[in-house]
Amino acid sequence: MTQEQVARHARVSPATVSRVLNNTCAVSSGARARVIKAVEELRYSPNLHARGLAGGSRSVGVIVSNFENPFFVDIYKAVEAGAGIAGFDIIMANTGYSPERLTASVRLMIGRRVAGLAAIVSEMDPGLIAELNEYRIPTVFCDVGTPGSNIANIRVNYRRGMEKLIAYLYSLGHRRVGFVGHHATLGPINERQRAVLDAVGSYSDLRVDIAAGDDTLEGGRRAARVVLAANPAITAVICANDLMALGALRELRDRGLRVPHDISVTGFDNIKLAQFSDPPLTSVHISREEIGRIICDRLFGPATLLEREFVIDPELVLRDSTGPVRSRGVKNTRVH
Amino acid sequence: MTQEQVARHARVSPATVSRVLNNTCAVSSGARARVIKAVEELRYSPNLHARGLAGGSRSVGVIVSNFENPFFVDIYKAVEAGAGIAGFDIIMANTGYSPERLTASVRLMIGRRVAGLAAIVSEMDPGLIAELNEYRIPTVFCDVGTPGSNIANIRVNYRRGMEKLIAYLYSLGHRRVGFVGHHATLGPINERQRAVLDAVGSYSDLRVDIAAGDDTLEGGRRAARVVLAANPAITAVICANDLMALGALRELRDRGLRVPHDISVTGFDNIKLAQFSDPPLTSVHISREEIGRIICDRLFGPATLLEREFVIDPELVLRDSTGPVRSRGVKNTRVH
DNA sequence: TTGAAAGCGGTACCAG
DNA sequence: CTGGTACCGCTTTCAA
Repeated sequence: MTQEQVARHARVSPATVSRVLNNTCAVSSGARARVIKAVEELRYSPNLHARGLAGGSRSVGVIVSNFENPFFVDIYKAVEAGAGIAGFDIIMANTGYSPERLTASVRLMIGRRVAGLAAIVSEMDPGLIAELNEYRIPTVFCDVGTPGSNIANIRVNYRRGMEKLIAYLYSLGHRRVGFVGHHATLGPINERQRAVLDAVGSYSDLRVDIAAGDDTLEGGRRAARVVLAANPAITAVICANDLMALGALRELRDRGLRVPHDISVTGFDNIKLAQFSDPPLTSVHISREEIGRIICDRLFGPATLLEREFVIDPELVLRDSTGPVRSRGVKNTRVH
Repeated sequence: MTQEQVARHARVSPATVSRVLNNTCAVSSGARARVIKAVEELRYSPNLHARGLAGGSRSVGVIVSNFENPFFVDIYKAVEAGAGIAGFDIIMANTGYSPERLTASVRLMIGRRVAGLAAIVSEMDPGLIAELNEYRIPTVFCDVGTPGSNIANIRVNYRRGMEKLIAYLYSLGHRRVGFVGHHATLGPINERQRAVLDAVGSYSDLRVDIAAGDDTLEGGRRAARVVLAANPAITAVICANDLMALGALRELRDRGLRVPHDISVTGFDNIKLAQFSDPPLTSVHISREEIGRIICDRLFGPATLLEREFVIDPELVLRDSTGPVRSRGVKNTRVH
């Protein structure tokens, strides 16, 4: 079913069909009506490849690291909503933290000639930035970007967030903590882990043990197991994000450790699930709404705000998974 | 950057560039090398719109009802993996259970001339099937499809799953239960709720109260609140899926009810999270791997298996969120 | 207000 | 093995 067939059916020229479909310039109401009727009758659906070729596509790309983590889904949904009202459609890609897949996804987006691109990823491939600058596609990175002529970057101030978290734990008496991070954080970009190390470093009597796993429930559980094996004396487990914290929680429960009575646990991101776990997770809120808003502004708004960096300041959220340190002896008096 | 420019740079014709890029027929190694070099130097990225127009696109569409529910994400990932090895890329869409958005998404896919389509949705718009048949796009529906000349349908046997679940609860002594369903199930398609009603109907002394909410954690929590308000005497809460069950769990905890001691809770789908909640959820396993496999077979495999229905039989998974009914009196003796 | 026609950037067939 | 060329289906001037 092509535009031409519709045109013939409506006794007009293809150009007129195009005009009606795009609401561009004036078309006599008679012709318009005939076209609309023809479109319905023939169930005509314009070929978007052709449209994209001739016009220029009204779609933007969104690339995330891990769709299994609700944090990314939240951002995706925020962009989706913005795209909807701006009349864009979204092309989504998931990299699974693989730099190769990131590069492949970016290429795919470039190939589709997207009008804009948002990459909410932790991994990065050097050279990608250059490629993006080459194609002059308005882009918003999160964390891993370097502002460029047409590239904006959203930087989450993990450092600040971790400082708040560590200060809080320190005030509760914790002096030996474990960190459950991403495997991805073993690479060059590992902001969260570095933030923890730096924050811990500012307390002379605070020490941290580190383990890493995948960004999944299982990964969190396994990393918790590792960090506990390395040092059974830790009184708190700091997790790189909430999803992994949920996994850690499970590991602790299986070992008969009560949270926060015997050991404290913290998440990061403050996804919805953090409120629904038992106990609800103390976490650090990163506003997905704000990230989504920034992305939408830049991708769908007037092309004015170029080359800049946005900083997001995370907020500590206290819930029930953290508590004061108790002496080890007390632990054995528990009823359950 | 166009093919022609690359051709000029490599001192060959555009046709040869195309041949090199698609590995079609033979090209002298000299020319090939020059083309590859030119592509690299110019950072050439073929315009996929043009390619899709001239050739035919190698992409398939995947439409799901709710990306916030890991159930759908699991299926998406299964298809993503299959698409990767088959050399297809995926165009994803999320409907949020809106029939209008489903129609819009399908149109979008048709417009992109996808090679195949998988719609894992609970909502449906009559006429959509006809439209799909019109365009002869190989399609796989889940639940809501009607097998047609090029449409396959995967039917999850909710009835069987709910029967097992109800039989199990009945055997534990439950006689008054609540059902927490989707709002979406209030529409014409509400398999899970019907399955519950039918299963309950086969026991003369079993009664069920019903409430519905969104397919979210909050929705589950709210629906649980409603169903408990309607009948505080229920001894079990059957949830339409695990995500909602997690929400229900939270509501019960807030009320000081212990699961399963005071009240039992069941989920459905058996998503990963069901194993990580406290207590882990008794659920009914629906294999996303199997659904993903069927989709991949049909969309990426040889186009042989047409117009058929696949039935998935769910399996009961017992965990700790269900237990025998205790007399109401006992409830007050709880320590905590 | 409408139609004709020139691209948009590839693919694929055909001749050389 | 390679270049020329006719489309693919739509948008967008440019005239009429």
